[in-house]
Amino acid sequence: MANRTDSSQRRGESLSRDRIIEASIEILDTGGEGGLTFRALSEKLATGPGAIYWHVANKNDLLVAACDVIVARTMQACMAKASPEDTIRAIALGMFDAMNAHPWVGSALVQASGQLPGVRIVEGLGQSLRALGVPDAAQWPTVSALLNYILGVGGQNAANTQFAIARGLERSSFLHATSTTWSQLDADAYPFTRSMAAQLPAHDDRADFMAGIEIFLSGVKSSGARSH
Amino acid sequence: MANRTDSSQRRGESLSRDRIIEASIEILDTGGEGGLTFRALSEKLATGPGAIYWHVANKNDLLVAACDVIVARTMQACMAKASPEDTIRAIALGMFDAMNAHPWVGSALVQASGQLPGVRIVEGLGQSLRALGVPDAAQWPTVSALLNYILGVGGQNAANTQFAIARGLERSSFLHATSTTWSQLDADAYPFTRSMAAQLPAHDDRADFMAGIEIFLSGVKSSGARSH
DNA sequence: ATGCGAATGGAACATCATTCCATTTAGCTT
DNA sequence: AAGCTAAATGGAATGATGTTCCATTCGCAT
Repeated sequence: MANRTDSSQRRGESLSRDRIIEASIEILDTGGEGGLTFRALSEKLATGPGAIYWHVANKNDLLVAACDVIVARTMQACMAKASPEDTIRAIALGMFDAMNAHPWVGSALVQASGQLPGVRIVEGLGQSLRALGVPDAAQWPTVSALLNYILGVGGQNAANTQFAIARGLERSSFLHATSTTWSQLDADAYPFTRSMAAQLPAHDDRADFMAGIEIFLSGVKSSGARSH
Repeated sequence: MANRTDSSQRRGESLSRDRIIEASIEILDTGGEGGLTFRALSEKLATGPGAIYWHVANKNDLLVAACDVIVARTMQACMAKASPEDTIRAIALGMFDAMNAHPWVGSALVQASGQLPGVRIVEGLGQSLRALGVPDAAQWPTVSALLNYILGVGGQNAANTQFAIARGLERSSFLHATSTTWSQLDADAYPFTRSMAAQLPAHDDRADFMAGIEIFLSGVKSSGARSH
């Protein structure tokens, strides 16, 4: 099931793990998380569901593999910027954009964080933090916090996108509906949320995300990293 | 379907939204996320699946409601500590412990962040940040970042717990297995992850989480919050 | 008493991941 | 070149799920 590198494929246009993953990504991108079914996949590949199971252990395995393709592609484009700080910014921004373009990646990553796709991100962040001069003892907690923040935002965006799709709403109408709900909350119990309602529809997710990264970097620098 | 406050319940031990939610929480706590099915629920309540749908719109509605019970209970215990900073710490720690005790809460919260359970957390964090002196324009991005971090960690923990349960592993064996996998990664491509493998089984999730909160608070203070 | 709507619960439906297995295919052996 | 073997295929069957449907039951107002 692993080494398909040696002998060429059997049939003229036979199945292969890569072809299956590629088709899965297309289905996930167009039909969302719920669109990926073994029936839809087997139809796209002109085969039966059983044949797919020869190359792929189960649906989760397939999701992780598809996710890894996106993550690997993203990380490759983000490594080795001008400074370690810029590399972290590039990784964060790259992952944000990737999870925005492929909303299913967010939830897939959360479910498979200890596995290869998550490790790729950990490695990229960890090397940069090390280069930033974060002390050894603080490296893991810091990487963990950064990763969790990135995955949290990604998961959130994915959930919002899926929620909007499920109700047939555009992103703007979804935000507008949430804003209206918030503005009707009890004034005594929810003063803060109410006051945020107005600016909700106009806010920029990407800018907010990067603001969080900057708070983080600022916190890392002010709590003991020696400059390099 | 909403106001059950007025007339008393019809039958001696009739169904009610609250009884359904209470039973759901028990099932979720003992059987995990996948344990909650309308069949298991109807068996526990000695009724049929159809009766439940009279009180509850669908499974997602049920999950959000169960989640809200936990979040409301947690937030009530965390508000109004000595200082705004301590309140934020209490909320973060309270939510971490709640999501640890009820791993399903993490994923439920991610799926329903704009709804009531998420709003409760936003409100608690927002009021505290306001009291901390965070400028108006920075309040929303900061709350959003904090919430996303908390939800990210929670979702992560939930996924790890479920992953371990699915394979019948204890938490320690799960960490040990991940540690072994990481230590066998390619030395050139993954130097950081490899070097973290050894300390993975012994690390303290809760301490790491709080370290992230401290980085955050440190970042918030060093980027423009005036002391109060 | 009696009628009516709220509430019930069991059966039925559609869909899904997954398993099973008879059949086909390609590469290797002789 | 012929035959054998294991890899690969694909369609049918399985079991479980969320959800809908509807005949029936219950309690309150009349």
